[in-house]
Amino acid sequence: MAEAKGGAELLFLTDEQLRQGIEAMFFAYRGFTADPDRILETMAYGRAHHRAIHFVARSPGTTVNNLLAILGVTKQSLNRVLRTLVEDGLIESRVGTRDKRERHLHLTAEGETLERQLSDAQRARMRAAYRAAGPEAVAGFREVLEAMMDSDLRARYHAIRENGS
Amino acid sequence: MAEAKGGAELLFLTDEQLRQGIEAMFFAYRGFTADPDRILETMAYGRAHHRAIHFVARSPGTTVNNLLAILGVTKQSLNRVLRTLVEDGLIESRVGTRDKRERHLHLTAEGETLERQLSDAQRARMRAAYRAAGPEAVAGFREVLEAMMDSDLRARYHAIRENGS
DNA sequence: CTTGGAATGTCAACAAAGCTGACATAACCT
DNA sequence: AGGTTATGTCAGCTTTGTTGACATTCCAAG
Repeated sequence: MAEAKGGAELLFLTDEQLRQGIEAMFFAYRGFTADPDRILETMAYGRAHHRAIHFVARSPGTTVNNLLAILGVTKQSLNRVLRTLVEDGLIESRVGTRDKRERHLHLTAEGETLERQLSDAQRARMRAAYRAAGPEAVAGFREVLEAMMDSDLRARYHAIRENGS
Repeated sequence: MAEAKGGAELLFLTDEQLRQGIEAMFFAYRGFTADPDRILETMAYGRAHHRAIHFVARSPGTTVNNLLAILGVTKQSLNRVLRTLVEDGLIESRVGTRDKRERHLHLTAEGETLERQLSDAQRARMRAAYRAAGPEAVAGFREVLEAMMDSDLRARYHAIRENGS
């Protein structure tokens, strides 16, 4: 199968196949965010808060600047979200010891509770999809997603993975 | 390998693996929308217009109600987008012949030009990702995405596919 | 030790795109 | 004739993004 690739791919990559991939991505992303969204709308939070909580949970002690780069929003936009989370006692913002300009972000106990709730819901859907599709499909899924990322985000994605072991 | 599944999956589906899938989905979706977004921001349009244009292109003559169900937004929200597209001459809204309450949506020539531009950009990224990952990975990608959808959206996804043949 | 630039926070104003609620119109169906 | 459906529209609100301007803090280079 090593180089049956060329021919097989030319047949495979019709515009129709690509369109179906695009639509699958669109509909799947809706499912992907549906469960956390349902939980969040009962509180005063939205998807932006979820993203902040997720990546703070994932890389405890991360700086605001790092979070900005990961989320790809302006500091003003992130700050608004972060401020409410700090005020509500879900995230703690600690002044850096080495560089006191930096703020290092951590979840509080309460923040971890919400994080677990959101992430349990999202992982449950992901787990169900993985189970339904099987291990080989999952490997392919991951490969395609990674190839779809912009290279700077792919680097961040890998950096986070190394953190979380 | 038929039923090595059970054991392999239990090992596979750690929270860490699932988290990586979640993050991959997040970063990949950013890439997925990046190219059309870049094109759209030079005009007075956004991602919402892109979605409308895409699904009208995909199912010419579709009704407003059908589009509402696919996009999952309120009619007020869709109407704002659709109105600008009709005013700007990208979409034509034809009164139904059988049922005159319905409006059937079609792209104009100008609309098709923009659609092609957007969809070329998005397909190029999808094509590159597919090529990089290979045919088997693509099959897995599609399986996992489909399993991740809500069932009503999965049905719509299939309905569209039958249309486009 | 001073100063430039980096990291952060904050104010104000604005835009895109979602939402709810209310209401109008036309057309279809029973 | 009356109820339902499909669509459009007005008004107002929310979330989440944007720019621009400016203040503070503080590391690091000169």
